[in-house]
Amino acid sequence: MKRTEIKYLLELIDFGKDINVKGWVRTKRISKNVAFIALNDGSTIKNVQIVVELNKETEKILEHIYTGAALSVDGVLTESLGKGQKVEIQAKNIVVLGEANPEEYPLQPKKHSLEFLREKAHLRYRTSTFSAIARVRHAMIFALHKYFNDHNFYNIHTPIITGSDAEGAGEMFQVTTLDLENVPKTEDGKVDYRKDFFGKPANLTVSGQLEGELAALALSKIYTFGPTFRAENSNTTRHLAEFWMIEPEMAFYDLNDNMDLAEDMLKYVIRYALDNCMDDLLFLSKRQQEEEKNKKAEQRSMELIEKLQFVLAEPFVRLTYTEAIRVLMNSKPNKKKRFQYVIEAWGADLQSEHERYLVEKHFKRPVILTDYPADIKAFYMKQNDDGKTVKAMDVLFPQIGEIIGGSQREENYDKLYKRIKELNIPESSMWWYLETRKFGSVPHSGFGLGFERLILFMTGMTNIRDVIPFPRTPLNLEF
RNA sequence: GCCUCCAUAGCUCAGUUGGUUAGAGCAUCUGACUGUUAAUCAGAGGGUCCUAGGUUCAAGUCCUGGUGGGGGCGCCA
Repeated sequence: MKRTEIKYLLELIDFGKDINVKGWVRTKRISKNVAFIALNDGSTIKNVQIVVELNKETEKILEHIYTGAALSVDGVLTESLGKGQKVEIQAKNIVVLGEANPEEYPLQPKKHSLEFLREKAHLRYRTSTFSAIARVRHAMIFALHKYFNDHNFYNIHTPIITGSDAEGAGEMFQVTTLDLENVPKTEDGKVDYRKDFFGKPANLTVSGQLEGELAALALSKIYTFGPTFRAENSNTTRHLAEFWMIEPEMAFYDLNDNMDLAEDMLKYVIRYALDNCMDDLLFLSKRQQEEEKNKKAEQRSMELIEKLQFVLAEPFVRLTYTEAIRVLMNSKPNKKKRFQYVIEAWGADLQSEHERYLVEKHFKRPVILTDYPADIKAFYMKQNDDGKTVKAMDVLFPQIGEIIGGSQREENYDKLYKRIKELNIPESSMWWYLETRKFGSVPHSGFGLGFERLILFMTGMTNIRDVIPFPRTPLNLEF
């Protein structure tokens, strides 16, 4: 018999029909005459209830069925006699596909801590929380591709291994086939990279932006969606050494067009989740409220669905760095020196406490900050006429902080060249990038969206290690 | 990289000022129960108190190192 996935099975109404269902046992309950098995196959957060009449034969099979076991069940679709579900399966034949010894299987029908599950990352998708996150994550991947496809963007695969060591976004992981026990040296004692695989040093990419710009200056609108690697020793709940980034890049877009796109894209994918993932979002909402029930009222998060709808309802606040500094300098925590870093003058880099104040306390909605001082931003950002600021934009979300960083790019060859020289970036690694400003250069813009940070926001999770299947962080490479 | 907190049964945790045989709920096992919803009820088994030293008549409890983990900050997405 062909298997029916639980997601579809629960919608069926043709009672009396023979059906096959396969999945993993969540709980087993045995009474005097009948046993109930809650079976989940991951197609939905919901379980299907398998009803087993007790007799000598079924009692023998039930001895092998515990939480975590994999079953194939043939039975009859029936209207449920019990409360809590509309349909259930009256089992005719149960095959145990894979047992799960209860003395060894670590997951129990109870709440586990996220820390414990992180150490059982190979099994954690069998929990409701992690399967819900996985489904929401998938929906967000799909929605992002759909959004860009529907808006005439082309997806570009930018390289994962790069010869450029100056992408300007952070520390890089080196890629080499040299024998580290016996590194070939040049006459003056340095590593002889001519003997390495590429004949020169190679790294894992920290951003596909520079290559994305090349494509945008031919295809008009492109986006990348790929893995990104940062070798920074960051130990926080919002950083990974390997994460996924979406980087659209658009010719003929100025900073305002860029902001419009970022806001529209974020609202589209949030709406997509509300339209397509409600079961999972409701579960995640309950989970979050359960988690926070011991917190004081003012420290609790807004309910998840309400929070997502709230972001859709209002336009994001847009203000310049200069205006933000004014707001912060006039703010209570700054005047009373409650900030760890008190803002004293224009030019200060904003810390996460300042970003959170603007988003969570002052404006109480997402904020796009623009026109930052050139000194605290990357070399490729378009310089403003004031000679001090650049056309940068950061989208700040409550709890997450910076979810998007982007800018209008400097399209003027001389200005870009001067900036590269000022920052001592080797011209030899940038010649191809500079050539785009030499031939048919046009104003263009783009941004990077940290995908896992978006998933944090969508799921109400608080640690980025819980929204990616296999988190890579300093000193952590078990799975 | 900096600061801070934690480690007790398979899991979540309690364990008073250092003091006899280290406890609870869930899980497991046995039994009861008219169809249960993380079922319920009764009972049983289950411990290298992370690890190595130290202080003390006495250490789960105090001190030092190590290991593992959480949180905050910086860097950023």
